[in-house]
Amino acid sequence: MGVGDKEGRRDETAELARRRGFIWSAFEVYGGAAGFYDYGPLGTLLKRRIEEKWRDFYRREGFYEIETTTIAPREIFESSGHLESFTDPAVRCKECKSIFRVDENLTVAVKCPECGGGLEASGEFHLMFQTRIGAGKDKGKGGSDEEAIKRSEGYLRPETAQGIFINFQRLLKFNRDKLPFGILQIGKAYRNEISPRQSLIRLREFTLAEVEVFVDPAADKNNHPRFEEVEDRMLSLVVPGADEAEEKSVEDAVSSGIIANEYLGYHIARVDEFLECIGLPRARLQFRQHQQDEMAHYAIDCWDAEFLSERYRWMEIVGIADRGDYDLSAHARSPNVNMHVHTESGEIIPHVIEPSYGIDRIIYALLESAFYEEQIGKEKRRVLRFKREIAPIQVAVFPLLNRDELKSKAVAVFRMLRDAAIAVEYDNSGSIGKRYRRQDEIGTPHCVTIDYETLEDNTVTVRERDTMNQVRVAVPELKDVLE
RNA sequence: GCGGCAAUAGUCUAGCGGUAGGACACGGGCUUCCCAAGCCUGUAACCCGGGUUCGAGCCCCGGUUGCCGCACCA
Repeated sequence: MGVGDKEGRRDETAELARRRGFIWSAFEVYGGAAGFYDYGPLGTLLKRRIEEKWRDFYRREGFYEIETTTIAPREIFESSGHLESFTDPAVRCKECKSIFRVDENLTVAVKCPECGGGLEASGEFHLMFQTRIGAGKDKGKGGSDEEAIKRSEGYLRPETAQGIFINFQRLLKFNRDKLPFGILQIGKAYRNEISPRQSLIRLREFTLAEVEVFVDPAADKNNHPRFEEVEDRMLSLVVPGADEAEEKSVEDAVSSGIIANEYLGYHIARVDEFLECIGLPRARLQFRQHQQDEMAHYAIDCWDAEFLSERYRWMEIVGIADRGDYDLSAHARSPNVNMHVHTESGEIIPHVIEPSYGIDRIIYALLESAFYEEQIGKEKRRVLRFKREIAPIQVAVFPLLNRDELKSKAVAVFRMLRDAAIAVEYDNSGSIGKRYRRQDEIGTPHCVTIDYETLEDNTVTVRERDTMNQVRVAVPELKDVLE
């Protein structure tokens, strides 16, 4: 935990992230727009490192990554159910201005349930961004103007998953008609949130990293070949109605029916493992099961990995859903769409297990949990304690003093490391202490300092971020020590 | 979307209806043999658009963004 009151610390994290080039709100010079953030140089490095870790993590599951479009024609979202569940007509009360979705229980004819005032139409909730594909009218295909306009409607994807589902048959062929198999996708998704707030927590444009695992419900769901690798892993689980998390092994949770099946349990455990491996403190993680009425239109069992933020309390960073055959069946209802797989037990529609990571929220969680303030003498030391592998800058190189003979040696060491593809910075400005502090603030795990002894015996000091300890290392061994 | 509050250098802030000031950060220089020391010096700001006024950073209106509450979060 950091030193100081929470109020102070909250602002410090966001302020540091902005000032040091991690993230800032988009379009600043034009006054900004809520729900959009840009990643600066260090934020982009951090994000790439997490994405690479993620790719590597799921590569080891034997999954392949694909990249599909971010815009899709209306039809896709009609089939997927998003159009219906994302864009309800809305009404607004003339008196109290409350907004309601129109459903069976509430039409324009009735009074405001809050205050009894009259209701007026208020457009629609378009949680999906709409756009037009092509010139608009398409009379060649016949039909009315209205139908032609409808055909030209496109939407920005609200999740990356649909791009995987609609390619199912090609992906199945790629996998030589065998189940199970998994497909990854990292990319932007868009939701036109009514009221985005909370920095990276609720964005209108954000990065999802999604895994869709297609399984044979009969053969696979309770028979994951690597379940034993994770079965003893302890998870913090919160079930509907419970106030607090309960520690349970994955095996216990599955065998007692808390987690719907072994396959889902396996992937929940892997999510937990991934979050730990990028450096989120396990004490601040839990898995919360959705209530029935809280689940998305596609899910049959769903768990959120939640991170305990000091500022926002428990927040969802990953959703792990058993989507059943919802998506493939939904698309299969369209003419000419076939989502069946021939197995030994006949024609089936596979089920989908889906871990879906909110990369921006994970980055927020990492920034917040890595931020520490320490009192060093009279000075405050601010440090981002990233795990070494995800730190944007791996090492900084300094000459102890700003003198030519030290500078030229320091630059030589700097270039050597840079040529070894290590993310390295050179700094000769200000006192040595000041340079250490600058690197602490952006989470650089090691600093290398060149002094007069270096000129004699070719050794340098390597200073470690968290302990501030120094060790003497020979330059040729530097690369190995840093890695 | 609604209501309340707010908006000044990169960051944090001071400011009277009449010359925008400080601290830190940053750049240049000096000093300095390992943790934001010191000295000199430089760059840098009134969210946007209207209005009132001889004159608006300050008052009024609208917008934008942020914070808090309500609603929303498939």
